[in-house]
Amino acid sequence: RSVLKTPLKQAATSHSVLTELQPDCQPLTTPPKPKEILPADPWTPTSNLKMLISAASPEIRSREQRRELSNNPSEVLQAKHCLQEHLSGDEYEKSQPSRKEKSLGLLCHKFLARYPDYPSTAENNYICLDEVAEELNVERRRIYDIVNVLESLHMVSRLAKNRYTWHGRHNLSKTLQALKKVGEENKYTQQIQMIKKREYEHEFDFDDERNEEMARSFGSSEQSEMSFVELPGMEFRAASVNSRKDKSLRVMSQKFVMLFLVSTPQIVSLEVAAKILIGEDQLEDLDKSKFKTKIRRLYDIANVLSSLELIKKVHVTEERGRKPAFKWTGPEVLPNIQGTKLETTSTTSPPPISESIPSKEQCSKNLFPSRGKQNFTRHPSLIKLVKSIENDRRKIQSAPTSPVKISASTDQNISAFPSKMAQVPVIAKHQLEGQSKKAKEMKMKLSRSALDCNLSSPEVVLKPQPPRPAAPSEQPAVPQPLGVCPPSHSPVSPVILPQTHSGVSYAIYLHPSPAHTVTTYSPSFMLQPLPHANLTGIESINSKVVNKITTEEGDNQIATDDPTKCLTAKERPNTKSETSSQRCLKRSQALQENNLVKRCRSDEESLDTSLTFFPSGYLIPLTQCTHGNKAGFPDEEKAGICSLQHTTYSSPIAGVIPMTASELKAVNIPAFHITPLNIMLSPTSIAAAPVLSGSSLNSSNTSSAPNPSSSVLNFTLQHVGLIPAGVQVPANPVLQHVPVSAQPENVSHSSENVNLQEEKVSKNILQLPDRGGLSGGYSAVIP
DNA sequence: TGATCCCGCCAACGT
DNA sequence: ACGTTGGCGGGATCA
Repeated sequence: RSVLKTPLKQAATSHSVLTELQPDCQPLTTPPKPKEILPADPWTPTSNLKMLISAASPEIRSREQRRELSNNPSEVLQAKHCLQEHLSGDEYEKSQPSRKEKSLGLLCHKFLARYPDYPSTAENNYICLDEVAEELNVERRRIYDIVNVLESLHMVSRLAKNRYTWHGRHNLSKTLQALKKVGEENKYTQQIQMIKKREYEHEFDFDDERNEEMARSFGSSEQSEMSFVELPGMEFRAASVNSRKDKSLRVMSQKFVMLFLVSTPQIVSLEVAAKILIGEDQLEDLDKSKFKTKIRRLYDIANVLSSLELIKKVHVTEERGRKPAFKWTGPEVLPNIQGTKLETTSTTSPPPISESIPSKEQCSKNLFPSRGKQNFTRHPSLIKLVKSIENDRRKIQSAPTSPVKISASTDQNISAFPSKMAQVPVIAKHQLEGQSKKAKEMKMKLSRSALDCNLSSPEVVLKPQPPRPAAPSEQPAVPQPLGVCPPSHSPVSPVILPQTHSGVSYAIYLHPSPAHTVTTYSPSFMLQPLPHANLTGIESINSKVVNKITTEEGDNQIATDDPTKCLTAKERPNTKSETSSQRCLKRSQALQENNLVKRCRSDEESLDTSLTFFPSGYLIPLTQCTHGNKAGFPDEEKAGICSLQHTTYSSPIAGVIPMTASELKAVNIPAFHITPLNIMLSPTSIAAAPVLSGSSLNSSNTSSAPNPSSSVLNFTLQHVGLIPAGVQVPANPVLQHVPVSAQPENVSHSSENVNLQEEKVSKNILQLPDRGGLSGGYSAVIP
């Protein structure tokens, strides 16, 4: 044990290197412990090698590291060859224990490398913290950091004392949905806007006033404290094991993720996140130290999320300067029916307490529902008490639904869903949907694709956006589970899809100003013609503030929030005179002809965006399988599709990847980018459009078939390091069913792999769809 | 410098 | 009493 605790110093052994190299791919279980005692020491060159290896993973970080390594390649090489001899090589020691090598992000990569994204049920994926810590040569403390955030995503769950169960990404989509939902319930979107607004308003008057205001607002908004969001099937056992102290990291991590999921340009600055998170707990004193601490934690979380490729670091440049921020690069989370169904299902079986309630409960416990301000002194004990009570209550409620806590079943449950779903009365679902807001269908979303910007800053684009590893692999996983888990336990997903979004079919629009999306937070999709005075005001305000988003590495500006810049050439003229809302209206009207409805959104960040839509036909609209209020699928079919649910994001990849820059060019995309005017096409039109029809498009979009053979895909992924070498991503049958899908990120990524430097065009293009844009990009359109 | 964030003390818990 | 978890924030690094 002592060893465990102080793993740090050891002499490096050569073989350790080897082990590191390969083992990564290996699925967990019991990793090789050959190296009984300290393997490589972090400081030695060996570490460099490791890093190199790890570099395979598509990440900024890795790149950076690579660079570093490159600096003293000789050393590395030497190390390679001669390592064994000079174990303790003092010389090397100093070489670089560089901080980066010890970074949480890197560590997390190593950690993740040990386990498959989609573990099969069969293998018992348990994680022994001690072992991991030892093997990775880190203090256990660090492992906790990683595990805690993974836990927040339900990628792992605590089994017992020193032990966790690895679930991989099986539960990810559900978790994200749940988080999104909770985030919506918490009005995070609004909070974010409020903060931004305030920031802008009083730039300087620090503290008190502002804080109080905030506090007030939060309190008034009835900001409920919510604690850990659990997935139905899964958490209980963990809960029992865990002390109820799930306090910070886990919860903070979830909240952080929620912020991304609810904000439109899925970009969240640390500052804002910290404020919201702080505000939430206790509005009390936003003293600086607290804020600072919060930020520190957020960095920790962000590092892990980055390793998971759920977010990526960017910079938002404002007048004031650059602010660190992160952009969501994870799968788009659609409110999904599946979730609804599932939930419904679960609800259904047991005595229906109240439909939504149970789920809600499960998702989050609301503590202190609306207490105005808390007293400054927080009584942890009370809080805890409350929480525990809530927790218990929740358990009870959920109990019937998710009777089993069997570990194994957990992951798999998901897969089980489909069958269940099928069984579930469709009706319920419809009802739900209908309630939601079907009536008003119109919503329009601006995509925040940064077309223009992209052009300006090509580099960014190239950046590898790691293709969603998850997606591809996910599907494969699905099948497995089915067999395994008894439907009975299937944890139904707690998530309820909010009615909030019910889009039926989506069209992707690109608009010139990349960064901004104007979003109005309106649950209902109706087009709201200016309902919000705020909106206008905000816009104006924002307009002042220019934001640029930059990728970390290059400082390349990825996108500019400042609409002005982007629009300048193009829409600028109109902008000032017309309010965005007005514009929306106009457009909407126009659209209506097409039967398109849109929902205007005001973006927190900047708003003026004119809405320019660009049918990204090539990129495609994705249909969401589930959604549809109107989706025409037969229930069964839906269910089936949904089962793939996670698929939502997966499908796109396949389709996209294949495209090459040249193809894109061929497509005439260029014309698009430039287009100053907003173009909006109905899906139909798109299809018709020659451009779109372009070979590339067709092939790619049509997701399924033609594209890159699965082999290619696998190859690519493997290369990129997204998936272990051995793993194959089967062509996804599902995809074919899926009408259309586009995943921006993937695109870019693929492009990178495929052809390298055609970028200008490709980059731009690729970027369009960008993940951030994705969610934002799609707008619901009605046929 | 400011942005990052490693490190590990030490308290809260569990057993 | 000891081990496990993990909040927390000083202060080292990095850019």
